[in-house]
Amino acid sequence: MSTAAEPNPRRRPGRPRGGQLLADRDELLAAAIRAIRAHGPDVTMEDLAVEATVSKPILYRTIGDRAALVVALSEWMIDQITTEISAALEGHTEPRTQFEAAVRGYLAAVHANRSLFLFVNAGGQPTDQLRRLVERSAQMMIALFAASPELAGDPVASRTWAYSILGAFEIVTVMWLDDDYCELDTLAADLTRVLWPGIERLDQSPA
Amino acid sequence: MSTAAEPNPRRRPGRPRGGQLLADRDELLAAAIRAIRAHGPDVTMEDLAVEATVSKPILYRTIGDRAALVVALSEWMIDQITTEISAALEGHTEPRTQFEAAVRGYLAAVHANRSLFLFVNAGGQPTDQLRRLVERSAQMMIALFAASPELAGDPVASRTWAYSILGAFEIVTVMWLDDDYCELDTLAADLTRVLWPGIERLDQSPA
DNA sequence: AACACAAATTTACTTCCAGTAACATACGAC
DNA sequence: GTCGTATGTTACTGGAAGTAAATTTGTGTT
Repeated sequence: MSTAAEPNPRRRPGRPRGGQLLADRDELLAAAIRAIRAHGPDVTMEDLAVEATVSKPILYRTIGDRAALVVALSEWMIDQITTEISAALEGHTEPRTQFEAAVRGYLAAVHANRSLFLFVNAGGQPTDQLRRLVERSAQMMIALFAASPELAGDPVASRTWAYSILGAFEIVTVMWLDDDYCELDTLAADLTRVLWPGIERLDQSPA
Repeated sequence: MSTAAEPNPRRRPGRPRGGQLLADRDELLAAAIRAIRAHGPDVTMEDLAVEATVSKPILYRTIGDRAALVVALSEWMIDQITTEISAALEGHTEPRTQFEAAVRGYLAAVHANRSLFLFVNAGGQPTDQLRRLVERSAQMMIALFAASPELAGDPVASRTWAYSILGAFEIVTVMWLDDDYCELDTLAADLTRVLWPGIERLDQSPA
């Protein structure tokens, strides 16, 4: 199943010969992604280390603790989602249609990274860093779909908008991934029906 | 701080004298609520047992594991929220105003039960039972604010609506509780601006 | 009254996992 | 060579969830 190196030649301790690290940060993250795909969202740190054919302290020194890993993989997920959304937007110009296409892109990205999404959303309380991530993706969305003169000057309202939209997406997605209760397109259409009317007004009404 | 019984007379093992259980389910839940208020959302099961002046196996036998406790306390929270919403609705008749008042009620209830809310929302993956709870509160909301002929016949769309609204509420609330970034009334107004336009249409548009 | 079984409780354990301390090996500078 | 530093691994600590076994009391039976 895994594309990793040969089994495990049982490395001895000590610095490896040839001045070469045996796994840099990117390799560890890639291994983490593989391991999460294989073991599911409640993978242990040990599993991750094994998949990277590396010992736990290396993992901790290079990436940090579980929370840090979640942050790193969140970034990765956001990139995936962004890519997928960009692709989905191709050929759509009417705003509402664009929005719905973007939702489909989001859902596609998440569905293709099921376990990863659940891993990333497993933690309960948000750290400061995580909050920044949430803001990042939310700001992207809002900027993308409504260059709103209304919200531009109101950071507090912007946050609430961002959180609302992300929250709706997140919970819907968690539930959907849990039992696939409908088609992706149906879900996108319904989600759009809930959120678009509110977003649409951002361009218009002054209050 | 705690209203519990005297310190801890160090019970010996064995069935208590007088044919009386020393804590029934309701007492344990009440103690759990007290303990969560005191210790915060990441309270341990041990803490809960101590607060109830009872040992862990009793707790497990009477209430079940952590997930079961979350379910039980979710029910309790939903009751609190329902009560608060009912109170908040007094004197409002116009639908949008009603909705906003309800949001204020929700926020008030949650704010008054900060740790409890975070405890209940800490778990990542939803169990079957939890999903039923989510449906329960969502259906309440939808039924309350839009007796929609449109959604009545479409259970799939109803679920997505419910999840969206709950998700928006949940994440906004988590973030808000984390740093109180604005006034309750402001938050309620903004949340309403996001969600109301979509909900409003439930009464009207056929698609 | 004595005995046996059921009910209610605690102590003390097992298991699992995150995170870390201590130790081992190799490279580079002098 | 030798000393410090970079890079590893083994093996441990600590804490929390959940459970098995032991302990005491109530209740029914003969």
